[in-house]
Amino acid sequence: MGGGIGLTSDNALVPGLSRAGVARGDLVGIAVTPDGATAVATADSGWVSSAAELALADREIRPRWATWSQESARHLITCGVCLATCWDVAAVHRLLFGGWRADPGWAWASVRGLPLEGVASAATGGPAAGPDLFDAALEYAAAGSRAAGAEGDSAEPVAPDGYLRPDWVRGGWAAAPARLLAWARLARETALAQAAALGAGADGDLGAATARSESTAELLCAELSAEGLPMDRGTAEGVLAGIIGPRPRGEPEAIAMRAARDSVVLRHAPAGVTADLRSPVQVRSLLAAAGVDVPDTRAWRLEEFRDSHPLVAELLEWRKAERIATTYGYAWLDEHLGTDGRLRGAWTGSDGAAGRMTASNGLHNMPAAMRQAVIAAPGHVFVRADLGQIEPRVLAAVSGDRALAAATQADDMYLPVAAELGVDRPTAKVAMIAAMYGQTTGHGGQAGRRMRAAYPVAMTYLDSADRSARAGRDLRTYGGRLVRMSGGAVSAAKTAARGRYGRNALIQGAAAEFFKMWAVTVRARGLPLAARIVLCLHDELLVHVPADRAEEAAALVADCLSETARRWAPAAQVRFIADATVVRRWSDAK
DNA sequence: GATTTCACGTA
DNA sequence: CGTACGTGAAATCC
Repeated sequence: MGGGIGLTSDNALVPGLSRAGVARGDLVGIAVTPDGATAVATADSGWVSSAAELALADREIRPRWATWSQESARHLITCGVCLATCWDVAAVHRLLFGGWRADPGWAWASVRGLPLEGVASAATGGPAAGPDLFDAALEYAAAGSRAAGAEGDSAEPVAPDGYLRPDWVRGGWAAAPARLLAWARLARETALAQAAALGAGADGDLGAATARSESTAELLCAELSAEGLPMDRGTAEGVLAGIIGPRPRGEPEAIAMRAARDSVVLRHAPAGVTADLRSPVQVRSLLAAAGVDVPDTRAWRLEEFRDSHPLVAELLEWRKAERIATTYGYAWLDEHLGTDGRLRGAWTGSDGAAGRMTASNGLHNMPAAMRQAVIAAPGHVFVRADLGQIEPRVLAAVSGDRALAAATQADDMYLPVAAELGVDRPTAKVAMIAAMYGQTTGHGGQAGRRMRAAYPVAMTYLDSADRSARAGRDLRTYGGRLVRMSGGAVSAAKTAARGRYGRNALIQGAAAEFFKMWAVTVRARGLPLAARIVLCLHDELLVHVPADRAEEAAALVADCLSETARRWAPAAQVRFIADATVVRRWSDAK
């Protein structure tokens, strides 16, 4: 580090990077302000540049941009710039160290091996740090050099004790060009330290490959958040009308319609008995008065009483409608469906536990009925592709079980498994799932014992995860994600739950890593087709593409799966499959 | 007012 | 046939 530092904003970035000897894939740190001012740091030089120039350098050279978090991509997208790849310090931090906190001060201290008690508390206490951080940055920018001058020795981001200075982490990095550049340089330095911590970090190493795909998944998440899911408002309102009635014209009418829906259920109540259907306690009393005695009122428990009293059936129907009305009703459409026909929510690249992607505003748990309103824009179609039997296939790969890998050659791998176990297909499937996720009832029976004999390597892998988790030992997924299990002794009842959590985390987590590698491959290869991923659903991709490129895009999704399988598990002879269909509306698939 | 519980949608 | 998540309303805590 060190050396000549240029601060001229008119320095052309592409020639600059070329002079610095930066080649494709080399790590270049960047820091981006909300308005798109971008500092760029190579090993021995740095500039402040614009988003547009960064886009040009991305196309011409394509370094791997080291960023602190998804926030950089969000700022660049508002300037119309999408980067090809990155190294996301927050994403790689979560991979390396687990947990959920990943702000710069925390990630820096973690990779430097500093005691974490010494890290200043996050500016706002979590991932919601976004908006407040922007505000802080803007305040600093407005204050100009006053901030740097008044704080004297805080001109450097790293304090003498080795931690990042809290004023920098809180937004001081955006106060002046020199600070922005130092922040970019530090992003690069942190990324390099993370790469070293991953081990060799050489190409071909799965840990590094996972770090890269988890990083680029953050770019995808920023794009998903900004671009949204195509949804036809008229169709969506039609679906709602069929379930909860037309849009009420005012609050009195809304209350009346609600009361009307309630009365359909309550007219089956015994004479003189009433209840607030939204209160589980009152519903339980109501059911008791009708002769239905249940410990709680969950749907699966009420299901067996559906025919014993008309009240139960009506209540279950009411619950469905009430769910739509409260969570996915007209208010939901008004709030999250833009005038451009896009449904938007915030996307995160990895949740706290196994590293799945998450989305807010109901994008991940939209009722199936609403899928018919997810309609491609004029002249466009969707390629909907979902991974088939992804979890048992992942188990075969991560455990290295040759016998199970052989079964994955079949389109339906439960058929050879069933033949091997000498049971029917449904029994084989239950035995497999019970093995992967642990069972609470019985001990698996004959099929379970035969699983153990037929696939000992896979079963040993799962047993080992279970044992470690119960003992409170941390786990690592196949791709290297740390799953934290530490935290004191727990009751015997909770021990079994931890075992199930552990084996599930290793399967679900590895599947999530595989899925993200597939998704970012589709994102990259789909660019020439103008194919855009608009939804990720754990094992399913929805790709929005011009209609005349549909078949190419469908073939590309399949090609990307083969490519991902080769990179992700080159030695395991495991076959991964995906079903891809071209549709105009989401509900038309499968 | 903030946190927990119940319930239910998705995979 | 288990796990995960996000959401909203009621219940409960402080």
